Amino acid sequence: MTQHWLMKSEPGAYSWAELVDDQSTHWDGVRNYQARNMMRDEMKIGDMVLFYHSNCKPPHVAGIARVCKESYPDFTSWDPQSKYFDEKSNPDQPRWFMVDIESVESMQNIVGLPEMKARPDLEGMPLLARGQRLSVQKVSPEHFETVCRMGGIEPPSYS
DNA sequence: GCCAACGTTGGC
DNA sequence: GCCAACGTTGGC
Repeated sequence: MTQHWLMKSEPGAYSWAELVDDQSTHWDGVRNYQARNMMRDEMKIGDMVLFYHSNCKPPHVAGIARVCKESYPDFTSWDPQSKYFDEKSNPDQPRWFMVDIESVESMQNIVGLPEMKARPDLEGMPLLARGQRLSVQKVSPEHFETVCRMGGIEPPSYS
């Protein structure tokens, strides 16, 4: 059973273009317990991800990605050089976890937040809820497919 | 740059 | 365990 997610990144921090270039990346730097728990406990290889650019004009979904490695400790959390350093995390008792994702397909056209807000069939999508700040969110299969079609691509078929 | 919403921290 | 203060997120 394929699950669907939305993951946020600021383009200046790590962009969709960079993921396409890198092909895959480890999703480091999440320092929120709810988001961590979803990555650590629920995200499985093959799960599909809407890659969302936040803090830009307009905020938008830029492409779809796939989970290609299940949770493991976020090693940046015990690297004093890292901006994500957390003194309460260490290799013996890691506090933060991450997954790896790989790029799958770029949207033909980006799907802007205003467009999504205007769609009655996206009602209830967590991203559109007031005050929603979680950088990792669940997305229903229907909402995932709708966003794909809005972006001009066919939703991937699953076996 | 503003500010609303939310999470975390820490005093009590 | 409450809650005020503070920091961060992220749309606008």
